[in-house]
Amino acid sequence: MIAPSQPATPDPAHADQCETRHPIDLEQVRALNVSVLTADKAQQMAELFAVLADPNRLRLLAVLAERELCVCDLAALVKLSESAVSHQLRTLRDRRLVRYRKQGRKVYYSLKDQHIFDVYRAVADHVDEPED
Amino acid sequence: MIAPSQPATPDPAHADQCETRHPIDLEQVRALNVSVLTADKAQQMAELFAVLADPNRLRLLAVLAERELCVCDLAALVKLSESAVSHQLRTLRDRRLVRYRKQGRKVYYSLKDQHIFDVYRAVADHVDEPED
DNA sequence: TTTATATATGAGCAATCGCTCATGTATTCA
DNA sequence: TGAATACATGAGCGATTGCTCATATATAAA
Repeated sequence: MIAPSQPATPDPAHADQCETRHPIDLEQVRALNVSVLTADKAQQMAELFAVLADPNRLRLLAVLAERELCVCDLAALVKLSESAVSHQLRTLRDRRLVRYRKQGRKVYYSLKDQHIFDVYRAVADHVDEPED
Repeated sequence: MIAPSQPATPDPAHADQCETRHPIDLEQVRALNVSVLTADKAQQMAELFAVLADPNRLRLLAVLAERELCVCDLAALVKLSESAVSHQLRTLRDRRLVRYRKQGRKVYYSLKDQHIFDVYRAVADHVDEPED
């Protein structure tokens, strides 16, 4: 899921053209950036956002926020095939956004990561605002 | 960017198998889901998350959070080609996450959408937490 | 045990993404 | 005016995504 971005051509020919006009400030910014957001952390964040970047997964999370549900019911609710839902649940499981428990031949899924659902809700509110 | 998810095969053969055991509750959940998260809104949210689902765009946003910067400087800071940065800035512009102003032949970009940057920060904090 | 149900998963395909490379367009400088 | 700089953009390629379809597994029902 999102291969770590290849370094492209290492330090493109560009080099020290336009940015050397104010080299000190830029070094400060780079220092801040590197410490606050390393390549590794950017990668982790991107992978988390990627899980939320699909309308069907968002719909699954939305119904799971209301109640625990089995795969079959989820498929009926979001109108997807059970296979498609199962695949989607796998990526939600892998990213630990949901938990599950088996009961008989059914598997009941529920929301696990409240932090991420807060993010969901923040964006849900955001897209409703007209101030675009 | 993220084509509206095709309805797949409309209402897969699945139909009324497992979910008809508790039809009333599921109708309630579906009603909630549809009103809270329509297909259209899920699509909008997914597109927003998709913008954040790339490590290089996150790095651009991170440095833009520190200060206004031109394309050339951004390229130097995130170590990408200016063309790649320009392409990325286009998607950030299209989604109104950044603003820009021209000054001579340079174009200075800055953060525009504070709400989305709050989301950025929430996820940045989240990935640092050990409680996984 | 045999059959059906509920879910998981691998292969594979069409669509999308993010880059490079080539090129176009302003703007500045000589 | 002509060359160089800063940026934008289209084409196109390799990688990734999200589905379907076929198939596997586990549990329940007959």
